[in-house]
Amino acid sequence: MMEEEKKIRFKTEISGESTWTFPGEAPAGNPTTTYSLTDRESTILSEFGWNLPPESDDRTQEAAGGLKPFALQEASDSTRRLLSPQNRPPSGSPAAPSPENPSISSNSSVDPPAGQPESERRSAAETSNKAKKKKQKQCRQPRIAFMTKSEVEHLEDGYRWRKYGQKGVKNSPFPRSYYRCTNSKCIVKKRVERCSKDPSIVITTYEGQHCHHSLPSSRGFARTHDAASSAQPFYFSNLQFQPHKPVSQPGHWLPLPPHFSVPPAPTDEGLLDDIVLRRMQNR
DNA sequence: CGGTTTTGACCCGCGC
DNA sequence: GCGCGGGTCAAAACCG
Repeated sequence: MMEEEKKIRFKTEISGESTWTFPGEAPAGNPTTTYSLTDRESTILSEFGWNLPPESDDRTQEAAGGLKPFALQEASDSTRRLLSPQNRPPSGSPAAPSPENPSISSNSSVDPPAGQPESERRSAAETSNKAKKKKQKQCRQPRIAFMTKSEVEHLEDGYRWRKYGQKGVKNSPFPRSYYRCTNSKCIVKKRVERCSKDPSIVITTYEGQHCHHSLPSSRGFARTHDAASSAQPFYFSNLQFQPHKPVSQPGHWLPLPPHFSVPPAPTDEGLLDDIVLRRMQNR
């Protein structure tokens, strides 16, 4: 198996600013933050579920086959605000509505008043939605994205997703799919598309923070689980996630956090269970 | 029957 | 102001 096939790129996108960073490569215009993460950045990643254990495991590193490290972009003030303790819901509990997070509040936009003609309901809903949407846009959730080599687009990540849209992408033969977390209280969204230049690469973008745990078992994912079985497992180094600690050297690898991992075979359910349990213990 | 996917229509921001 | 592209909605179809 080619090492190239396991390469992963990583991107953060905050307030519209984004940079893809290749393994071991400095983001343009921000070379000083390439190889280490600040506490803030670690916080961002942990908010996306990347609570990595501090220890490194040589056996896992071997199994990973030697991925190169990737880098993170410096997070902006808006992310710090979004992820600050007062704006963060307590772990495992639903997020509280806030001006920063208007869409978390009860789904009034999808509960139009009954007894009105469709057109009236729609226009009434539209006017109220406009303000909400505007607010939502103003306080856009931080995004995090990564590229993986995979035959399947929708990679198993431990959460359940409902597809709510698909669009063609300009200058790309491949469509982009839009998913929402099926948990009604969770506002996390995910975009999945194939790289137009390299169809074997899947670009997955997460937006928002889960306000609940991932599923304790993979049993509910039979379909995506099976579909994912042909995907390449992918990994990244955990060394970048040591706050203020520069990457010492490439070559120490850990598997991706469980809910982003691709099970090697459909029959490996127990393995996944183990991983997920470990992750939940970390919470 | 309930949950998910599909898909065309619609909205909105942005660049020209 | 207009057109384009990204993102979302929602009804219908599909599926287990």
